[in-house]
Amino acid sequence: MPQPQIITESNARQKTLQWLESLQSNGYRLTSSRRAVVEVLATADQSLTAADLYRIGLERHKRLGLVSVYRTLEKLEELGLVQRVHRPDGCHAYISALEGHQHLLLCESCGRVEIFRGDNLKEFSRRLEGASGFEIHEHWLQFFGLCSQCH
Amino acid sequence: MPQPQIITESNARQKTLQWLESLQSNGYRLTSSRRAVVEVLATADQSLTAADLYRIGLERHKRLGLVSVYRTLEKLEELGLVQRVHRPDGCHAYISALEGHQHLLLCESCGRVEIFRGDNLKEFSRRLEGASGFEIHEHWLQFFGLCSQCH
DNA sequence: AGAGTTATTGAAAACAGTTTTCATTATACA
DNA sequence: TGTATAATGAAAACTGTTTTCAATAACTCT
Repeated sequence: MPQPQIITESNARQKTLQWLESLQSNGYRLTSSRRAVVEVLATADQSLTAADLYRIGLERHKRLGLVSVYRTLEKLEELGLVQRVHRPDGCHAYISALEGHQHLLLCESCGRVEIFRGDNLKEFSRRLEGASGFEIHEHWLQFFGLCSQCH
Repeated sequence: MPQPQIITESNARQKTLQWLESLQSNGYRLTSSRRAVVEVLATADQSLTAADLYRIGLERHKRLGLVSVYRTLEKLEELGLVQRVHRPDGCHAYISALEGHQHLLLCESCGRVEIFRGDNLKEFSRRLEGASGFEIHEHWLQFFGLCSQCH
């Protein structure tokens, strides 16, 4: 088992631009609502719910509607830029999908998310396939606890 | 990384009785509604939603109400007998919580669940705590795919 | 730049899943 | 068996999400 390696957000502004470009190059128009949602989520280091995004997004675009938040999230998810996070309470939150892979460390108190590498589940997954007869497509590895600022 | 080891359900009827006893010894009354929910969920090898349990439970107790399903699940969860499962689609399903530990293998098609042991995440978790500054409380390891009957 | 096309928007309504309310019923205990 | 009260189910209320639809704003073509 290799050493865990925390992945830090390098440049949030760059990510914002990438997402907007990606929306545009896929035929979607760039609107104030989409900009607001993208800017908030791409620069967040916490998982955010649709309601969170609406509340925060209103500060950037005061006519933002909750419906547009949902519709923007739908597109970002479809483009693979955003992924859903299932918190222990079961509620839907979103984070940027840096990696195809979902190895997450979530703060139970503030929702802060760290993404990391460093397990070795590929091999284990193959063995599990043999033992179970399943054809395994994906896995989730998520850790929950309190971040340094919350405890 | 040790060999994965599938945990099979040994005796579903025994589990049913244990759950009913546990409810009773915690001051809850044994009613037809609770019996129906417990019997269905304790003998299931799939994750079931509240609506599933209501539909199937009606066959055992034709006056069952959906509300009682929710209330029974609440109690079973509180007693640690049942745990929620988060499917990729985000919807809430329930399975019996054999282990304190949630190492699951879920079929994306039929919802069948296998529980297994055999990772070695304790050590990894400790290293991750050091690298991240988090105080880690729990982890989820879930694999998704198609079971042998579905592919 | 201006006009036209049409994707996108937000308000309201609809919808699905879950919880609360409350009068009635059924369980456990004396 | 009778009694106190926990538990029930129908209906209403609520929350989160999606759909509908007329108005608006973004891109395209000239």
